[in-house]
Amino acid sequence: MSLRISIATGSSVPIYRQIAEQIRVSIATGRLEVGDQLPSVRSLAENLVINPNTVARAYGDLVKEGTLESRHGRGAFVARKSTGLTRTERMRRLRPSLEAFLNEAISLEFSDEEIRSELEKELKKTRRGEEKHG
Amino acid sequence: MSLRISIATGSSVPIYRQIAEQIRVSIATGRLEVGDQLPSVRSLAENLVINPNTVARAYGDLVKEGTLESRHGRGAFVARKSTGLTRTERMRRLRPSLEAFLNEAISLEFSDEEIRSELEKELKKTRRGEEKHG
Amino acid sequence: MSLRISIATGSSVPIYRQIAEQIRVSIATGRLEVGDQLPSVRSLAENLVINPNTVARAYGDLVKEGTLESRHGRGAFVARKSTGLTRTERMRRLRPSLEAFLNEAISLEFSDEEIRSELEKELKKTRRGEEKHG
Amino acid sequence: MSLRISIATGSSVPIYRQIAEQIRVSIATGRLEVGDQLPSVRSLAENLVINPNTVARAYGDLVKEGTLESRHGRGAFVARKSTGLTRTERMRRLRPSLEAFLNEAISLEFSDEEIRSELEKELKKTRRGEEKHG
DNA sequence: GTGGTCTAGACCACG
DNA sequence: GTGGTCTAGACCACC
Repeated sequence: MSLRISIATGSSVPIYRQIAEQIRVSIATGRLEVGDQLPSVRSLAENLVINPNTVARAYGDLVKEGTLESRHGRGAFVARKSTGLTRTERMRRLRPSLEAFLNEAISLEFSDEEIRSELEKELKKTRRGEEKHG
Repeated sequence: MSLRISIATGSSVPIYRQIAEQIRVSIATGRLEVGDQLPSVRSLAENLVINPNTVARAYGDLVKEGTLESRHGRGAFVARKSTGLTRTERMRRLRPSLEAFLNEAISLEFSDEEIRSELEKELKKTRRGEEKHG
Repeated sequence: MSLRISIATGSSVPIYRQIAEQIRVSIATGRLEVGDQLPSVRSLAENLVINPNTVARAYGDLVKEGTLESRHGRGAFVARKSTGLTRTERMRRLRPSLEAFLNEAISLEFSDEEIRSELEKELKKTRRGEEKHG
Repeated sequence: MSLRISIATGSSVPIYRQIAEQIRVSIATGRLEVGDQLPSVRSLAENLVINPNTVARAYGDLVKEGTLESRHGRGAFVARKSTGLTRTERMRRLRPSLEAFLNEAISLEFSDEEIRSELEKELKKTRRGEEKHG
């Protein structure tokens, strides 16, 4: 099984967004490939012990943005890797989390050098997951 | 004036938290020092063109966590200098926003090089406002 | 009042999409301008005699795509005109409705010249709405 | 072979309707003539790599509306030539898909000129397949 | 079996 | 008052 989703019930970020984001990352890092089938709405909902509507919402959002393709009666599939957004738009979407991260780092009194080094460590850790798919 | 607060109305993070966070940053970076008085709830609310309740909520949270001290009838004052956390604790607190940032960047298909470069740009922009207290 | 939304309950296109699309068109044609406030979720739901969740879904989609900006506790506002999509992506999204239209026209035995003329008529009618805002 | 059907698996319009619509178009444009036999449900399903039930549903709908005639044990045949609708009725039927197309185009910020040019391109592409029966 | 939509109603957070 | 999320359950369409 190449998709493993975990939800943090305590988090302030809504469950459906957690799911969508983890699927997006799985695709961007290659753990999920174009054409791969996703677990059915109901089965994933059962696994995560949440309401099917919540999973459906996540899938629906990904379908709307073109990341997934849903074939009625058959299931949901990875449609493509690319986002279809302009560079400006991608930037605009990245900004909030970048600012949040930097604000947090600075208020925690991390130096520029420490921030860079933490970023590199996390980057290496994240990219490492791209190699093992299958 | 040593306090400069800006609010992003479009952001998903609530205004009262943006204010509280920026006050924390100002203290952590030395722009605000122990004993400094903060603007009154009403004047700050007027400046930012927001509801006084919102400012009051931010101040209240900071008082509750011990960052500010409220002297009845006189105003709010900076109570302590820094977070005083162990390095591992500071790391633990930083992790979530770093991961959120990286996940967002990767799912938006930014390359490692782009991520570094955006971080540097934002870092420069953020640090620029802190030159007053060395 | 510069926003008038009508829903076709018999249509196969879901209500929340009808609402979102009408708002998008209102913005693209200038009937709604950047900064304009939209009716509250609850009031619009009451007017249309549908469930508030359905309106919320439409607004939420528009917020996610960056068309609207929602200020918590204050309401929803028009955020911008531009879509932020690449030309390729805009093309990709246009194709289905163009193909559907042409298939329909051809199966109804309209000639090329008739198709062009009908398009021009409808185009004129639609663009005419752009002049009266306010 | 005078019937060529292609299905768009990603489309929101169900496969059985895509098939039915394309058969209608083939008849309206003369590619299929009264009395022509259609491929068997099984063979068409095999060609398109879909469920035979789906093809059966499409044929069934066309039989019900009188476009096809099903001769038990022998197959399905084209039953009549054209729609036989008045001009206003044909117009009335065309309107919805034209409006949907224009709304989509406008909300995607295509200019009038772009809309015309895309229509021409698609028109040329669509008509190209019809040369066999002049 | 699959996904898609809608309702009703609850609860939370923000201002 | 505002919007945001989630649940429960219903109904539909497709395959």
